[in-house]
Amino acid sequence: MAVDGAQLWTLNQRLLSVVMDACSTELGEIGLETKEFFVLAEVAASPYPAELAAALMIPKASVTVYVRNLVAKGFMRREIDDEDLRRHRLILTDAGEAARDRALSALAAEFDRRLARITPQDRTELRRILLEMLKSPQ
Amino acid sequence: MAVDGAQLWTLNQRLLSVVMDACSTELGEIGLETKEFFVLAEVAASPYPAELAAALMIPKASVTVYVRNLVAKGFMRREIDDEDLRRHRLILTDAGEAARDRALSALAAEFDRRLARITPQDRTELRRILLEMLKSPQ
DNA sequence: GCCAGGTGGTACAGTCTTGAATTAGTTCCA
DNA sequence: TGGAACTAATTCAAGACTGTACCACCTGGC
Repeated sequence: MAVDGAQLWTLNQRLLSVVMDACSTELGEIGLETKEFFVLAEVAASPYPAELAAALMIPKASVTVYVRNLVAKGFMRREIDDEDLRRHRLILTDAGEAARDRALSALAAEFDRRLARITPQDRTELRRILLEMLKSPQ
Repeated sequence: MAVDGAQLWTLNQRLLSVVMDACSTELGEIGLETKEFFVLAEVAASPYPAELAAALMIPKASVTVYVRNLVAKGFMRREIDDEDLRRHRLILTDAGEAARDRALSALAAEFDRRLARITPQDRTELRRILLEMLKSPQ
């Protein structure tokens, strides 16, 4: 059977929508908007606004907004970077780490609820396939 | 090896972003915004605004806007539904079908460029896994 | 040191999105 | 037939998003 790229793409798209949608209530209770969550979850790996924008593929101006909100909520703070005085190093507060972990758990739980339908081998398989497809075009 | 749901979710998320981003230029040449494309691609299966909103999980008000744009661009038209005079049946024009097919091809090409890195068996596998995970929670 | 060209982050204004209210049509029951 | 309750689609105003312009700072060459 031929596997159509567009069809797979649509399937995948829909899966993510459904999962995100199922979690949005819980995220709200934690005090996070969806977009803010992405930023919060990525900060540890990409601690500067410009890096966040690149990693999450969102405009720099949007990062400014989300970071402002997250700072206002007490989830992170800005510090001047010693290496480069233009940069703002973003640092998670304890509350921020807690919120991130709770949100990630909620998300993982929902995704796991779906992953649970497939075998452990399939999960490993899926991970391998996605990683392969994510590599930058050679 | 344990496979973490949150991690898989993030991988998947990123893959879709990358693919969509890679295609947005081409979509622009066809004359489609990203969001409009989703509507255009779904119209054949869900020919009423309310159905589109449900299928694509976007607000009805947004569907109204995208449909208005697509109509203005000559890609579809509205007709009163004979069965229920409240409903607007959406019909693709020839230009609309052509645009949809071109856009789907572009998207499939980009996705395929990545699918090509994995074996045909893996593709079938991926499709099966995604379908399983997409089923409504029992 | 000084300048030119470049990058990091933000502000603002215009655009896009969408919840709530609205209008139109349907259904059903008395 | 009349009206209450419902659904389809739209409008509109408020809020979210982001392209552009901007300022601060960095880097390299002179």
